[in-house]
Amino acid sequence: MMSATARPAAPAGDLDPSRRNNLALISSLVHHHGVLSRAELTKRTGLNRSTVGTLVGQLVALGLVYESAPSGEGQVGRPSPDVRPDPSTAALAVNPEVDAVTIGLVSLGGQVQKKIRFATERIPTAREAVNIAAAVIAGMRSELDASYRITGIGMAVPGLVNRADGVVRHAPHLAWRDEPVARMMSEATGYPCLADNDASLGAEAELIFGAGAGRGNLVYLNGGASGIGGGVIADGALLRGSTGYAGELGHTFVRTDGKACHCGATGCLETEVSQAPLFELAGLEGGDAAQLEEALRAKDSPELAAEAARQLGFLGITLRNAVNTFDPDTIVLDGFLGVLHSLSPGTLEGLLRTQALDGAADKTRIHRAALGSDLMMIGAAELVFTGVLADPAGIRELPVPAGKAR
Amino acid sequence: MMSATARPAAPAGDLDPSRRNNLALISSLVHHHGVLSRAELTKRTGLNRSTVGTLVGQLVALGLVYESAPSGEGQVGRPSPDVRPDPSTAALAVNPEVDAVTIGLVSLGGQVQKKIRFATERIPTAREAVNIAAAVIAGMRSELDASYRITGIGMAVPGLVNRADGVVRHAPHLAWRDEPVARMMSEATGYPCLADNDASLGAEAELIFGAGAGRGNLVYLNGGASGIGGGVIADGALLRGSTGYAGELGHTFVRTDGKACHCGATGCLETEVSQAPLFELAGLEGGDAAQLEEALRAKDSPELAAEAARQLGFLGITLRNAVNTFDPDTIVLDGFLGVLHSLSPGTLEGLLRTQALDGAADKTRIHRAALGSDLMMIGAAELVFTGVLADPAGIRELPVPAGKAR
DNA sequence: CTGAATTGTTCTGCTAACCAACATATTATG
DNA sequence: CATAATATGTTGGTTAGCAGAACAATTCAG
Repeated sequence: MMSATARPAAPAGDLDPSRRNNLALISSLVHHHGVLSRAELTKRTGLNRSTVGTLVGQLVALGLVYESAPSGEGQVGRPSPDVRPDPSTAALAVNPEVDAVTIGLVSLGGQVQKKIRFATERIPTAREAVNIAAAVIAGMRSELDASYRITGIGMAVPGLVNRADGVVRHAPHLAWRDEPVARMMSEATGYPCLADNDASLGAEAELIFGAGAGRGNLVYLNGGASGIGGGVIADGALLRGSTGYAGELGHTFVRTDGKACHCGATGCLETEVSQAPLFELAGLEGGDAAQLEEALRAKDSPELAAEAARQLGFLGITLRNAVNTFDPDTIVLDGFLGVLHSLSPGTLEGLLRTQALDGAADKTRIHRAALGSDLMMIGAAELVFTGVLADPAGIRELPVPAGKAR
Repeated sequence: MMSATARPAAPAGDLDPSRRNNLALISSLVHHHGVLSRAELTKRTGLNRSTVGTLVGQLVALGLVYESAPSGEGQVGRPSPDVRPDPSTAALAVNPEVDAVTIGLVSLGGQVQKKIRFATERIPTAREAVNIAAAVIAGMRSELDASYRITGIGMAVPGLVNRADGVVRHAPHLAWRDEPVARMMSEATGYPCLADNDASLGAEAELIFGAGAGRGNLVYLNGGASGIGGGVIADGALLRGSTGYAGELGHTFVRTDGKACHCGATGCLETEVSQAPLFELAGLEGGDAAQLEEALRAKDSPELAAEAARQLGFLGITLRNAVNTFDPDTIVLDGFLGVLHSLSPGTLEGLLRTQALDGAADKTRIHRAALGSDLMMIGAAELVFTGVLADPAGIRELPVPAGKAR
């Protein structure tokens, strides 16, 4: 009998940390920029031409990028081939909301290939949301198997989510509590699944592909039917916190003796600033931010202006706090918060200039979200891509598409 | 004539990125833990025994660590030598305040070897502070040259500091504006100098050597004569922001229609919560936090209790915001904020439990600062050590002590 | 005193990056 | 249109640094 001497465990799985780093570096650059010539890659990475050559070759073999004919003209010298993210490598995105579950297919590079919004009669339970998503994904299955390599599913949930284990601690507007959605989703579909807070993912998406492209310090605030969500990118990385619940700016204190919030406190931003009174004053029964904006621009009532000003004041307090705590270069407002800002340009900037600390506010720019309705899909997919890009060689263990689409 | 073909530029200066990383990893571990056996180092780094051997050898040669006889007994097998930070490698720390300039000498490993508090008649200007520090350092010079290798000077300044260039943007209580203190200090002493916000450095010090040891998400709040400073460690790294001004929790909004703050806003924590009324009610003319605590414990007046409760309420609002935004595992209160908390244990925890979002507050622990009066010295020195530990081999260019002290 | 356990030490091999020389493709120039 | 200049891909050789194996050292258990 042979005694079981400890064997190397992993057959061949992983490579040198140095290689992994450099592969991650290059694939991330390509993913974030969309197109990058090999020459640009050598400049940005600081690596040797020959090294970049082998690395790109390896990434091509892994199906993460592909090289195409040089486009850059007007340059002296031998043209450098363009390196692009391979769109056949993709992730699925799931975003449950109070009135719908949206499922998307997002390619490496951030292209939303497909988006299906499944409207629900009533607020979906976690089980219902998972079942809906699983059914839609099952419907897409043959197409997915044929043309894509799916690296996983990302879920963007409006609530407190523990990114580490994918458990929704509490999603007040969905009335979910301690739901292990990632595991449920994974079991229902067979794909690995990760979950995180929707606004946090929105912040990441805007940072990489949207209004904050190229920046490193971004505060994202989204106002929707289910309150105000926040996500923060600090020094280039998403703020997570010890349990992954960081960034909940919707519950910033903005008013003494304010109304009670469902969170247990009083005077939260979310209770003072909401879209319901705006819709009412605009004479709308419901709808999205675009419809609200149109109605508000058309209507010219003093009550409406007063309400908007009131809300902007409270929003200003939150932004002032955020600027003092994070010193961001970019603030991105989405949903009806973006509408409020657009209708009264300069107001928030003015508040910040007078109220926030000296140095911090000067450089901060306030933008509206740039990615629109694709935002959540891109953010959720990014959750998956982040893992893939961190160790590109690890992708080998994933199922491969029968015939790649390009 | 020889054409000047591009030469390797740096003679030999830097090593492989991989080596640099591993050296940084090991030296940081030793610096943070104080003592670590080589065997433990191999476990923690995951590197091979032989590799750790060479790396430690290199660090010994660089004068950053030294090995001593094994202490760990009761273990089977060959004993592993202890690796400790070499205390002859040190940094100088400077902390200007409204009524004094404190200069310290801190060894690698965080030991404060010397601390000199130079009381000033009036608030020092930047020039005066630099001159005082330079004079004290000049006095120590022969000792420094004989026994230490000084890796630089770290300055902890109560105000907005741009860490990148060492310029104090605005220190309201010192009445400094746009003072390039790091450059001034460097020119006055010949040592390289870095500067940062005092509370940010306090947060780092508490994270590494104090109440937050081993944690990754920490909020530090210090209440002193010159207001309330804040520093935040998020996911293991100090929160800096785009210009380095992040973490100013002293200007969190806590009260509608509150008093006007010097920062331009109203209702800031710093205006509502201050030590002056506490000192007054305690019947003290001045003094430090310890004296205040003693007086408050002795005195049992309802006015004092009411004022303390009022201030704790506002502090609670700030902490609630901080918990919702950062989801920290540890909150550290220093100065009179620590006193307030100690006098009424459980109050802040109670406020958090009811007011902050579900998941976040449960795990958050509130502590008083553990490092006392050494905190600023350690934090400021850490500013220098961080750079040294990030590239241990770069230390070779620094002056070497004539005869090392151990 | 012997054996087991653990760790330091030495030597060898492999991986991956860099470098230099050469090949290639484009623009600029006359 | 030919040639020079420029920039970049490609190839082969060199080197740094880590892992692994074999061996030596040191301690504990009995």
